[in-house]
Amino acid sequence: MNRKEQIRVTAQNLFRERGYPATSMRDLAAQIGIEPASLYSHIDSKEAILQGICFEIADEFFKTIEPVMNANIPADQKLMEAIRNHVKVIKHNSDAFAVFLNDWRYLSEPSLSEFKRQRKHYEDMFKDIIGDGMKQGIFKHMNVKFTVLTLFSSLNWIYLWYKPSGEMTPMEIADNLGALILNGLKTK
Amino acid sequence: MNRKEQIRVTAQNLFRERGYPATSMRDLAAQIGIEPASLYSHIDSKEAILQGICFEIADEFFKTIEPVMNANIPADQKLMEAIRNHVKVIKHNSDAFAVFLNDWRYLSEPSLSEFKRQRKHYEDMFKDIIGDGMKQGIFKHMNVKFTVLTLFSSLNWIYLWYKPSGEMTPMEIADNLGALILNGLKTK
DNA sequence: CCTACCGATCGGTAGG
DNA sequence: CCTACCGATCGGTAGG
Repeated sequence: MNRKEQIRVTAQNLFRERGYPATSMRDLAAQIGIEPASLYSHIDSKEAILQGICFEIADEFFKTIEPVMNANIPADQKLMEAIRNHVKVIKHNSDAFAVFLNDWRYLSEPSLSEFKRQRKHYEDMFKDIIGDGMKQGIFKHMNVKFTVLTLFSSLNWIYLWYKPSGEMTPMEIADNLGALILNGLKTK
Repeated sequence: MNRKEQIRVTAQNLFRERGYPATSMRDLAAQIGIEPASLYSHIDSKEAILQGICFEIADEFFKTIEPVMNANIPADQKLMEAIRNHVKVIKHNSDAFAVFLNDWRYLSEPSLSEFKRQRKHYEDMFKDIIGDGMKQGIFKHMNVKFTVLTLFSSLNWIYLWYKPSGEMTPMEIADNLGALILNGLKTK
């Protein structure tokens, strides 16, 4: 891992713990063990680090959902696959994902608008799956936007739940979550 | 509304929009229309405002869940009632709730530990309802902690969804959310 | 990668 | 509630 990567990884961790605005470049430099001014040999600005984190996670999500969208399978299976892939991305990048989720709003224009555009695009793919499932009679007729937001809210808190040492593996988490959303908590 | 209340309400709004660390006392004073130094005639410190917000929302949650816990009704109805009351608190305090949810980590000790203790207590009541429902055969046997976290994650994103002008009333939101969690998305 | 430093901004106080 | 101000800290640059 070269210095630039080390700055990125260390920043992900600090931003996650303290939040972007509450993390100073001096904190970051101290954690790495260099002088604050030395950071700027490797990066352009504090915000450039944030941009790198946010857009890399966005890329990861797009890469993993593409094959699922192209697969020719029923909506419920498609949704399960999309959930599994989403959880996998969170699992493999939990610090970066926390920053992506909580600190994207500190991006400035034009990055901010581009970020929102990409996020909407990703959400729209989930809307398509769920909307298709409703048309096909596989899913109940509910407000699609509401259903997708509820799904994402469940998915996006997993970074808080998931610990490498935890009781459930990422696949168990995804399967449990999918089962809960698809079949509900009640028996019968 | 006296000046102290005005400071509180304005701070809730700014903290929600920008986050606690990214909101300055100068921002707050400017929004109100007084000099920054004048704030300190009414409040002790920036953090005292945050404490007021976080603990008041915690109180609201406790007040509304108490009668539900004491009610003698089946677990699924109890859960629906708890969800309805939770959504009601969010709806009536959406700015303050956003701060409660996102900025509690900026509390310093001993407030921080006290806050975590109270939050755990509230979550434990939901665990009790769900655990009881499983024992009674009303709910499927799943990991209780996981189920409660998924439920809260769905509940806590409603402040982003809910707009006074929106398509769904708070009660419709609560009913839809409860139905989704209890019965699932799939038909049959 | 460091030393030295910049102007801007921070939360908060003294005194009226 | 204001004027005037404090020491600390911020992101970042010049120059080597």
